[in-house]
Amino acid sequence: MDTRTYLLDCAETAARQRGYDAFSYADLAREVGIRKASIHYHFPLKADLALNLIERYAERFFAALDEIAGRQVSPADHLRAYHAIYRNALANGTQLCLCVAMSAGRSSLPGPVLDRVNQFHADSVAWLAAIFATGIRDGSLPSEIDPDAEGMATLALMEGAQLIARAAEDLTLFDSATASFLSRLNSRNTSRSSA
Amino acid sequence: MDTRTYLLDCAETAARQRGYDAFSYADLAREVGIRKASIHYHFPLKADLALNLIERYAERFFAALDEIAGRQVSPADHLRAYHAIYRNALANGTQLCLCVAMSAGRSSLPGPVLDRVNQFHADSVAWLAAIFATGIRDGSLPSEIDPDAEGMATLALMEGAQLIARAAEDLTLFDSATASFLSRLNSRNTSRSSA
DNA sequence: GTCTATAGACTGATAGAC
DNA sequence: GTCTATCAGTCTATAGAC
Repeated sequence: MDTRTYLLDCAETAARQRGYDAFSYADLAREVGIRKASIHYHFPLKADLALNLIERYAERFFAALDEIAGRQVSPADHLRAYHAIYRNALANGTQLCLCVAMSAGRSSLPGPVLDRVNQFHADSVAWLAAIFATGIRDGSLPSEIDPDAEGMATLALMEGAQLIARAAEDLTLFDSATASFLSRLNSRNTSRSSA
Repeated sequence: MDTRTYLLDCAETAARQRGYDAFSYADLAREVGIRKASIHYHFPLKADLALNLIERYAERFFAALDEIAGRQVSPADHLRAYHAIYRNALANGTQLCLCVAMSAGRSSLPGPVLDRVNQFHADSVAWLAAIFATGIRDGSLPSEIDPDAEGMATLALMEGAQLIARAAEDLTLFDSATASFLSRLNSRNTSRSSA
């Protein structure tokens, strides 16, 4: 693997485990096995590294969502797959989704990176809203819910559940926090006929 | 006001706006108007300050919850008041609940402080679960929900909604994320008779 | 591309005068 | 209780040799 990619991989893990400002070029150099001055060749400023990090992550993340959206399954199954992404990203309670990690350490984030984080949120809500809208249209989800609000609520639930589970390093807290979301998906498609 | 209290007030604001490791004794000294060495007289280690911070905050927070629980109103009203606390704590999208801020910067947190944060979460879930249990008992909330899971979900939703709203410094994102939670409270007490 | 060496600023923390 | 002065350690970042 080339050094640049290796640096991004290590930096991503560090940022997700400890936060953006809690890992340094010195840490990174030690782990990758080069000197910290050499990192500046690949990423002159730490802000460059951060921007590459979130952009690479968003690309990967939304590619996964595209793959999920393309599956010929119910909207509820799409949402279950979305849930699974956040659950897996937790890595047993040791690390957060990069976007959650960066939302958390907002203050020290370079402006463009913060913008990217907010766009990540907006894109996520748009994806979720589309799924909910489909579910309402085909009758598998109740029509009184608002797709946008439900999308925002789902994103907030996942981020909050990750935060709580990681604080205690206990994956079961994530499962507990999202249990009612999942069970609401089950009850819906058996409940009502049209309204 | 005595210096110690003033220090705690300024530190709390700083931690909630920028995070625990993003404010220094130098910042604090500048704001309070004493030298940073003097802060060490009141709080020898920054860990001492952090522990006092979270303990004072938890005391205030759960006193507010006690006051809410004592009101002679419906469980749904109790939950609406709980929601209002998190909404107000956001201060228009500029700062987080201290517990959310500390969950976020977990890595650099002294052990005892992290323990206190996790206890804060557990106590919150217990309080919420009791409210949900009451609502199920009196028939105002549907009986198929699990009080503990619903409590965890509610806490996660509030924390996640705060995180997203603060990232964009936009209170309306909090409102959007919690709208379906609130509307679920409305629909319940008019829907079913016993089951 | 990677290195050594260094700059300049900042961190939490301590010693000791007043 | 607050001060001055200082310490050792960390950080991001740069200059210039190889």
